[in-house]
Amino acid sequence: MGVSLKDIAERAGVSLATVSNVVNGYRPVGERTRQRVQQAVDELGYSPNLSARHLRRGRTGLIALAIPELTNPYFAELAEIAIREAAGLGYTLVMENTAADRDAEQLLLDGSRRQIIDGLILSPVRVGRAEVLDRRAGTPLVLIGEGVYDTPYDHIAIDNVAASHAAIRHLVAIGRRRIAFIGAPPGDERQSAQLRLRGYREALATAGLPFSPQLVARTDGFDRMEGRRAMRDLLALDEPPDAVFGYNDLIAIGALRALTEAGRRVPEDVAVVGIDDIEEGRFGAPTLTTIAPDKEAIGRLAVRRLVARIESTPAAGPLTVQTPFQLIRRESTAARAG
Amino acid sequence: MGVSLKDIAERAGVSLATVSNVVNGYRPVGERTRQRVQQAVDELGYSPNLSARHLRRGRTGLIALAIPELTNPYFAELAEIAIREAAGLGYTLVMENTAADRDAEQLLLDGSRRQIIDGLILSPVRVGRAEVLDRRAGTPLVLIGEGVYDTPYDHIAIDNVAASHAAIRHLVAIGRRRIAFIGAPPGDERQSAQLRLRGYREALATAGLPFSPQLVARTDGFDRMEGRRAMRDLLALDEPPDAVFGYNDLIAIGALRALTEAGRRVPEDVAVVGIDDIEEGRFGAPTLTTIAPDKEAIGRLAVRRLVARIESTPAAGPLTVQTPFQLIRRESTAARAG
DNA sequence: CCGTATCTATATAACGTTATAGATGAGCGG
DNA sequence: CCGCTCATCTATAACGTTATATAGATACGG
Repeated sequence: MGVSLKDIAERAGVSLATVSNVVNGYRPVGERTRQRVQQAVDELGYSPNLSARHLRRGRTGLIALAIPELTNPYFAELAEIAIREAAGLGYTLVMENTAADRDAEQLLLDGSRRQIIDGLILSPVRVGRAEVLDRRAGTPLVLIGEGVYDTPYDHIAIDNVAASHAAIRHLVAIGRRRIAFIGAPPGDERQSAQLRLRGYREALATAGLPFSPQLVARTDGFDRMEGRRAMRDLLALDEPPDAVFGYNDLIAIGALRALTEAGRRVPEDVAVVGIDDIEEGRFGAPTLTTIAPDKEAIGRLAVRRLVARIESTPAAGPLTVQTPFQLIRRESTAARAG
Repeated sequence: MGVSLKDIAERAGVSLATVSNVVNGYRPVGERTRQRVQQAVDELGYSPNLSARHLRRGRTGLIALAIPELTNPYFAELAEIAIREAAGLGYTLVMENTAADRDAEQLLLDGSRRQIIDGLILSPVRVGRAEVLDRRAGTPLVLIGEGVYDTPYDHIAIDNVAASHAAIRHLVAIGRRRIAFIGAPPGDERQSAQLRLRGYREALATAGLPFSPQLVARTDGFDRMEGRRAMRDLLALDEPPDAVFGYNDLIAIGALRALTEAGRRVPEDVAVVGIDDIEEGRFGAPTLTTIAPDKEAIGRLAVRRLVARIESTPAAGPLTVQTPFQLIRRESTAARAG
């Protein structure tokens, strides 16, 4: 179908190998022949067949970014960054949607895509350290976002515990005393949720506030719907909270909606904080205070580490990076109504 | 690196071709040998090298979905559907982000990815009928969403004009008279915006309402930020509108925010309608009335048409499908405050 | 018991690329 | 004029798969 090296070689009157060298620049080629070849390439409109190239080279030039949900704006924003970075490094990024499903994550770890991708960036939700440790596939792997530490793989995430501390400190500073947490996981999965919950408890202790199990709302999933449901439950308590810290912005936005529906004022009656700094939070009523991870750093670093692993055989030891974050104050925790 | 057909063949004591036939099932293989081969496959953990397969077959098994912005939830939701459908048909979907850039769209049309994908689903923004008509690449193409009609390619979209009619009819029905439109494109690109604007004008005429150019706000982009900016401009008019129809939900959400900031009540002072039915609109304050396209139909149909084009040489004529839509009434246009 | 149809299984040639080893010719000191 | 180096270029063998043509059995009617 397409124009191949052979066509160019015939047109320019040289060998296949020479054309290949002109195209790739591996070995020096004489100036006269180079020009002749280049002209033929331009005239016939040649572009290399990637399947053939990759068959020969043993690489495909594709990397995968596996995330639990594409419709969570946090991941969409992250993906946009990663796609850009990958393109800059000569790779094409394929999105995989695990839908937060254990089997889907396990399959990816074990290399269901092995033959098509050179490496994988995974944001695990259901699989933990054990599954990561005894995975079969040899493809390079970079983990992002969750707290799967002490594995032989690079890992990039914010310091979940510290992020929680910052959020709770802020709520305490504006005078809140009954602070709830929404987004405790039902089982022992979703390590980042465990860590954020831990940070929440530690920060309460530091502030000299009591920990009340009633104020920890479990959710089945981490979306707006569950945030709303959990907030309704909290409002039904005898002593409802005067502040809420959500596992992420989507949960927090769901909570905001429940508060609006119940006629509570935010932040006067209840203050709300989330994590992720998705754009949506800047446009709601009220706007949402949040912990903003450095998405640019996470996305770019993950891709760069993965590509480094793919391209260098003498791999360095596993790297664990904690990316910076920032508290962004908005209306949902304004000291006085804004 | 990986296990190849040859390894299996040696282990099972048969030829390469036989293993291939067991794996693919093209030609019948005796029961005894089939089992022996299958066992070897299982023991060694064989999976075919896709680069080699695709080199031989001339296909890659990848299709691309090119959209203007991944961070627009509408496209994220659409992508999720398309990924699922593609996987079901044995294809892997690669996301391309055109960032609403003319060059990026043009390159994709002309086959910058030609060697890596079997087909392309494009949501064009900047390129029009002319560019689509004289594209170079022979890869199958399916267009979605925009109004690029009368091309030799399949095209799937909602009836933009009719969707506008429905929105305006609704606003008129709840008693609005000064209805603004936000999201007119600056130049002549973004055909869907032109069509939605046309529907707006036609519907005004049908309702016997005057068309006022002042009430048509141009935007540079179609996101929340621009929606807010445009709404501020409209509020500065001598006679501000009593209703706003946004090109999409993001624009409408930006407008809602501007109204909140300006202290206007929605829907009492100004009613707001969008298009897309993104989940965000169901959780804002107020919730957003919108025209809901059938995303499931668009995503699945686009993938199915593309795969049909890829797999069948005797292609049928180009198909233009208008997918159904539905008006969803929420608080932003409630007759009485909700 | 032989030709012939019917199954199975095999050998082999592509697909388009790149890496390796080798061929060619010019330039040059001896 | 020979042998040597250096700079170019080429022939060829992979990479792992599938499609085509063919060879070896087995069964069957005559």
